[in-house]
This record gives sequence, structure tokens and C-alpha cells, in this order.
Amino acid sequence: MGTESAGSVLLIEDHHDIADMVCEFMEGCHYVMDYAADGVTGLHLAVTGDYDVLILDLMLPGIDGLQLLGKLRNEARRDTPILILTARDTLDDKLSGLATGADDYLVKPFEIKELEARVRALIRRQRGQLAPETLQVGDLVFNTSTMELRRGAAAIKLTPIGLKILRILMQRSPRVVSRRDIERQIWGDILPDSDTLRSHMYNLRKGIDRPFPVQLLHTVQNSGYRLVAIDEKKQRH
Amino acid sequence: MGTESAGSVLLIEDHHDIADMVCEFMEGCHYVMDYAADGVTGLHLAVTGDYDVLILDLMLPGIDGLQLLGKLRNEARRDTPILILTARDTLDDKLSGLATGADDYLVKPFEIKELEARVRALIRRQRGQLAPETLQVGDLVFNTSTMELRRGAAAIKLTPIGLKILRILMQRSPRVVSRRDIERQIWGDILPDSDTLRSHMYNLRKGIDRPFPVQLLHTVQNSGYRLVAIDEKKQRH
DNA sequence: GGATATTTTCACATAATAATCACATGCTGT
DNA sequence: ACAGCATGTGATTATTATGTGAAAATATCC
Repeated sequence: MGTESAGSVLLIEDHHDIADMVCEFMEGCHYVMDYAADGVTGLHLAVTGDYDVLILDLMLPGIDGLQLLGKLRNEARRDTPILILTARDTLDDKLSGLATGADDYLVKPFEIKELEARVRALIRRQRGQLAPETLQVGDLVFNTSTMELRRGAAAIKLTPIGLKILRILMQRSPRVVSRRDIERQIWGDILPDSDTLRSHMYNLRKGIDRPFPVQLLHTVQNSGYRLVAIDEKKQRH
Repeated sequence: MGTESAGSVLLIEDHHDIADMVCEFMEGCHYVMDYAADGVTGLHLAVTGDYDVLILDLMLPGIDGLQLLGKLRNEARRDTPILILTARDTLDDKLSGLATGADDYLVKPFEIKELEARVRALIRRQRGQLAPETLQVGDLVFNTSTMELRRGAAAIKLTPIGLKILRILMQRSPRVVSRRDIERQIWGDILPDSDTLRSHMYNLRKGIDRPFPVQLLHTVQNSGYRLVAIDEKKQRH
């Protein structure tokens, strides 16, 4: 069952030999390939279909590749990521291709592996798979891009510093994070006079743990704190 | 008015001559540039700062560029678009760079204009500027080509800056947009002396929220603002 | 050039958050 | 059991962030 698709790709290219080679290789990498040999067909497919990425040759029978690109972006208003793959290698070609709305530009002759790597990068970004915007520990979910925090169904409100501390703990979970580490990340080198962190940890715990039956935030004497879902019933030194 | 920023870019590069050249050119194109000459500084800036794009050299004093990239993606979990700019030109270098999480890879020596075009493409995609002409959040609809704005049946009139801010917030909805981010997109790096944004946010809120029962514009202390329709039901504290 | 619209600046109000403190509780090794 | 330190608890105070509204400065339009 390992045959999940790596993504669907439309290749618009009039050289059959190159097209075949690309399709074959990409299919070997689990992409679902579609193929158009001329601009009109290509544009039509690009508008109607739902591809993760387009690979576009610039010199096509029918419509010129740049025109196609322009139409797709400005008229059809599709924002499918586009990689231009062409023999045109002058600076101006690259500039106008990227300016018209392409996301990447690769010059022939090219390494097929590089093509695949660039396509993968485009898909990865499109899907937002780079850095998941949510951190999760147990049933605690922190969406760092909306700053929403919830445990199970309940929304939780924390203060800015509380959130910062929580983020650090979630990032390092299930490891122990030392007080000093937290302090340094929050305040840098000039720490407050008093042991403020204690209060913050108290309030953090009040927010994320007190209303719930299972504790996530654990104190490790003399070491620091750790955020973890599992119980330590097994721990019995 | 006039000096809108094209985006903020962090350049991590240990060759001062290249760095100077790049910064100078990019600033000429209205980018706000920041610069780190070694890996540690670069990583720190990348994690704490809030850039539209990173340009990363692979051979750095301190941390290796690939390590930096990995840490940024996997530990700090930042998804800032990254363009690798390096003299390493083997296929394997490119593959591992892209695989580790880079979005683009440009080999030295390079054309500065191509670098700029690629950076621009990354920012364009990140900001979703190919977005549909009508933006919608809840019952708030903004037609960006006619500049018409309405909430439900009611037409709303805003000032130019108000509209710009609103557009930024709508494009990124439901995400939090930091004040700094908004300020940079409106004023570039020469900000007004006073905290003008506050007034604008006040007026924006007056325009789009005050006459209506459901709030769309939410303040997130110490982070920024976000525009969302759905609201937090029950909160605990 | 004067009317109009927009932006910036300011002063003050309010809300939210952080620092500090005093005391309570709990753990650790002898 | 005890001393000594580490951490929890919660209230109080200080500080900071943001909201509010108007007035001054600036740009824009005819």
C-alpha cells in the first residue's frame, strides 16, 4: 500500500522524447503525470484540471509558453505552481518567465533528478508541508500561525509569555527543558530580578492542565519541565 | 507616499563583497535587507525575525548552511521560503539542498537580476498575490479589481491605507499578521515616527466591525491582528 | 489656491500582562 | 525527623500594550 501519489503534474512539452523520459521518471517517483503536446491542449487541461504543478516548455506549437502562462494567471486566475523547463537560457528569458508568474525556471539540458527535486519543493510548499503550523502534545493543539490554542474541544487563552513558554515546551516535547533554557529564550541575557518564571509556570499549568483530568506539564526537580501526555507509571527507578 | 516595501529579506552570507553587492541591489528594488555573516547569527535572526525570504549561502563559518536549514525547518519549525545561493554546483548538492527544505537553488556565479526575480517569485507565492480578485472573510467581501467593499448588503468606505491593511489581513486570514509585517508592507522600512498603525487599526475596525454584531478583526496581544469570522465560543482562564 | 480627503501625531483611557513578594508545600539526603 | 533548598500558590503592584478620539499636518483634487 505504499503507492500514495507524490502529486499530480501536468507536463506541457512538444518534444515527445523529452516528454516520455520525464513522464517515465516522474511516474517512477509516484507522481501522477498528465501530458499535453501543444499549447492549446495544455492551457485547457491546466484550466480545467486540478494539478499540483505544471511543467511548461516555452516553445510550443499553437500558443507560446509565456502567453499561456499569462492567460492562466491573469485570465483564468489559476495559481497552480509552474516550473518553466526550456532551452531558452538567456537572462531575459528567465526574467520574463519568472515575472509573468512562473515559480521556477530550469534550463535544458537538465538533470531529471533536479527537475524532480524542484517539483517536489513546489508541491511541498503548496501543501504547506514544510513546517506544520500546528504543534501537538497529547490532546493539546497549538496553531502557531493563528495563535489558537485548544485542548480537545476547549479553546484556551494564555498570555503572550505563557504562549512562548508553551511553544518551547511543545517543540522540545517530550524532552525536559531546563529553567535556564526557558529563561534565556524568553528574556535573553538580562533576566528579571525575581524568579518570575515560577509564576509563569504556575499560570501556564493553571491554563492547560488544571481544568483537565490528565496532566501534561510535569516538573522534574532540579532539571526543569517537560510536556508529555503519557503517565509515568512505569517509572520506578 | 511611495516607498512601499517589496519584502524583507535576510541574507546569510560570509563574503562581504557579495553580501554588499546583493544588499545594495536589492535595496534598490525596495526590499528591506538584513544581513548575517555567520551561521549562528543567521539562524538566530531567522528564528526571531520575521522575514519574507531567506537567502542562504551553504559554506558558512559556525554552522554549515544545510544544518542551519534543517534546524530552522525541523526544530524551530519556521517555513520562511529559502533560496540557497552557493558555489556548490554538483547535482547532489542541489538535491540535498532542496530535499532539506530549500525552495530554490541558485549557483554562483549568478546574475543579480535573476536572484531578484527568484526572490520576487517566492514572495509572490508566499503572499498569495495571484489570489482571486475577490477576497472574502465571513460576510465581508472585497473586490480587489473594482475596490468595492461590502459587508453583507452594506457598502463600506475606507481610506486607501485602510484598504491596504484590510487586503493584507484578508489575504492571510485566518492567520495572525504581525504589526511589523503590516507596517513594512505599508511603509517599507521608513516608518512614521508615531505608532500610526494603531490609529489605522482603530479606524479600520470602526469601518468593518463597529456597525455589525459579529467581530471580524481580532487583536492578538503581542503578536498582531487577525481577521476571522468564526469566534472562540467558550474560553477558560 | 481653496476645499476636501487622508494621514500623522498626540494625549488620555482602559485593558491586559508581567514582576514581585510572602507564604505554603514538597522533596532530598543525612 | 530534620534542615535546607526547590517549587507551588495566589494576591498585589507595576508596567506595557492597545483602544479612543480629536486636532494638526499633509496630500490630493478641482
